[in-house]
Amino acid sequence: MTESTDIFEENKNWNRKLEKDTAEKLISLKWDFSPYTEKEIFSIDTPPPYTSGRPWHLGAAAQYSKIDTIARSQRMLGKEVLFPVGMDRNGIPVERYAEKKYGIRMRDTPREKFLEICKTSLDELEKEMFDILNSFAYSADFDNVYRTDSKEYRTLTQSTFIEMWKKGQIIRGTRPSNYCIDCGTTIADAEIEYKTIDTNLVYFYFKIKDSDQKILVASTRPELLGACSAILVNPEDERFKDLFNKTAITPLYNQEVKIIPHSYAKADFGSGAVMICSYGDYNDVMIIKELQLPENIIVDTNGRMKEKAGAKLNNLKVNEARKEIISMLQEGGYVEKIEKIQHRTPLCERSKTPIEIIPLDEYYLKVTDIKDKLEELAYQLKIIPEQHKQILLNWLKVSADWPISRRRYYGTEIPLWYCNNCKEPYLPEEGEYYQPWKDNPPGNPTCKKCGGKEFTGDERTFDTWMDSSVSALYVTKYLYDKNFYEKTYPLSLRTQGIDIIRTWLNYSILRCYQLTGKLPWEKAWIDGMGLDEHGEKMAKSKGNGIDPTIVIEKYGADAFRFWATSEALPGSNFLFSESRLQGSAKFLTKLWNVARLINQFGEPKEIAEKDLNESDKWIINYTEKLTEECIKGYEELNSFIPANRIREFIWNVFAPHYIELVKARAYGEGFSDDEKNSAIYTLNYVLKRVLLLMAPITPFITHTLWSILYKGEAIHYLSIPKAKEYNNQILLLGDKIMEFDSMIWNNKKEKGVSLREPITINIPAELKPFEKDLIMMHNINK
RNA sequence: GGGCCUAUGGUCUAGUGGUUAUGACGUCUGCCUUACACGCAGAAGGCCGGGAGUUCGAACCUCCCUGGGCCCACCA
Repeated sequence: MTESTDIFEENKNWNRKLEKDTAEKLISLKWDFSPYTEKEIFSIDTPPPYTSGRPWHLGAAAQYSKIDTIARSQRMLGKEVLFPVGMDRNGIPVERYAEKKYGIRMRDTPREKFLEICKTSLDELEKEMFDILNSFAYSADFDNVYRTDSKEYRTLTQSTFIEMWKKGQIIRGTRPSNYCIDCGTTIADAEIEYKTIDTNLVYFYFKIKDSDQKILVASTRPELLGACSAILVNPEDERFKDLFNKTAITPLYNQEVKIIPHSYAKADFGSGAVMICSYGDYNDVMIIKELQLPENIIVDTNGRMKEKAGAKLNNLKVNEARKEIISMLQEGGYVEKIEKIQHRTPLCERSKTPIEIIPLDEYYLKVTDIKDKLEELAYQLKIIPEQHKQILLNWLKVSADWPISRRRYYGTEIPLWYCNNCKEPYLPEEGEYYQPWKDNPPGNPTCKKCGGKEFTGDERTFDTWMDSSVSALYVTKYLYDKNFYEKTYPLSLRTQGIDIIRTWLNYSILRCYQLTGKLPWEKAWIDGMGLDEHGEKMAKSKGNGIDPTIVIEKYGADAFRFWATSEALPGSNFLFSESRLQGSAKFLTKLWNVARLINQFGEPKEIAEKDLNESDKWIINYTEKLTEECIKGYEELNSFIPANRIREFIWNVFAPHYIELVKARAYGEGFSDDEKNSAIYTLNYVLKRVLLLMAPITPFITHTLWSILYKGEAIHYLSIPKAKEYNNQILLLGDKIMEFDSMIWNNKKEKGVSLREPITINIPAELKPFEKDLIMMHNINK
């Protein structure tokens, strides 16, 4: 007994154990890439997943398995595929993970030590990510993993910054930032918590300029009155119709502010009129930006009122100033009433003090001056599916200069020093990795402006999108291998999710264009989101996230991959469904059993196509048509099509009709050796083709079956043959066969007899060529 | 709250102006027919989200509403 019959004897279904037996062999296959190939190059820029503590969602794993199918299918279409894998390791998530895990605070820990702790955490977490990728046989180049926090990667990020600084594309500006007065530092959005606390809503009057009218405004932050730059009222609000666009005078400060109709003001809240101050909350930030109102900052970074808040408020803390101004307003007779309300307030999650929004000096990457060009590039980029292009275009229209500096630790450092004497920035040369917070500028430079010798390093880091937005340049060795870069840039494809169009897609186009003058890729493949059983987004906060590891362990990696691919078109959202995953697993078992059957008949002899029986010619023509459709799907980066076509073919045509039609012949009952061989040859021909077509989607089962039945080289190193021309006439006849089969099955069903029961029936003249097979199949009396 | 996307039998999905509206999962009925009961065969199940319009004719085009999704913003 051969080894193959053993496996097939023991396993009547495709199962997790068989899959695990194959996994090691499959994962050990190497995927080298050479830019100097004769083949067409297909290069893919995939999202480096964030190496964070949260479990990787099933939606992400599904997306990566679809991306892997793209890479595998392009290889099997005969292309040389560059399929790198990276890990995004910069940024706040790991900082917060480390703080929580070790019970430390970033700003109370020596920076060097903190970075080390982060790095250790990342190394641990990264292993889990690789395990998940391997669990579904992600076929990227794992020998050359890139990490966004590596010296080489950060050198690239810094070099591109230096290059853009020299080109004048970096500018300075102020940016409203979350500031915790207690901690004395900016804090990230992620470090804010919201709490509903009691506060006073103060109703007070503004006078209208050149009139006896007044307008009643309600505010929880009256101390910011001196920073008021406008009053908003709802455009539908009849009470204020005659005040639209008039000028009001702020009490106490006597400054002129416009009354602007704007939908942000809600008629049913407070007095219906809201004052906009720099900055009471995020809405103020948004409105001031939108209406381009002047900024007037009256709170300093110690949380005390500035001098321009007025003599009485100067140097008071914010909450003291609030009390003081309320009594001042009351004394002046401006206050109508004070209402106790519950107010959802942003707090610093550590010190629990309300955050202030204070503008800080930051670096920006210029975007506004090349918006038109970016829009043109967006039109040039082929986006799959097309409808998602609109999301990018919409963002380009509203995009503003991009603030790129962050007051964080674990990130790529901003490579700048400042002269201790005159504050002039010192910019180092490209090509090195700099850590200005701990190192002196290289080569003891002198300040160009004042000749100073002493410098202080910038302590800030970049927004992490500054790193990830040049992944296309890193994987094509922009800085490190000119020849490689020339051969591979622009890349063929960017793959990513719909949720990061505004960030990763947008910023990548921007940065790569600024540096190379070109789009980074020909096409972008934008996938939808994985949702839970009820169609809701999986989120940690909802507790509905599903761990892909558990699903793969239960149903198998191939079942998972087949499900991910066949469930929805690329670009559409897809819902997790256990019963549908089960369905995928059943289909794989179906394929397994088709192979078990075919294996029994042994190896066929070669046979010329013209000598095949008619039934065999029919299914071979069908297979060529299937091949054509699948290849078209793969070429369009749409593996949904091959997955579903193959399933339909196997389950609705090949197994029930063709196999049943030729089974007797393959066993040799009442047929000549040539007729028998024709059937066995054809069964193998079709199975081989199906395995090749499915290999990109389900690498485990196809690898296993191929190595049992056809041995030789691993299936994943082979190519899908081009589809031969097929004869439509015989395909139409095939449809008649299937109709005839159903008719007989129905007939026997109605009589309540077994399908093996003999039947007396006329075979239609057009099906004469298949007569002998049909008689055996249905046990038709001659 | 703003912008954009989307809506097909119980669940999911194909289908872009004229089709008996595709297929899968699930359900029901009958069958262990020498590959498979994770199977085979058969059947039921849809006013193509609701409303209005364009058209000789709409699942398909337009508008409104409703549900869901993505991103942005989140109550002075």
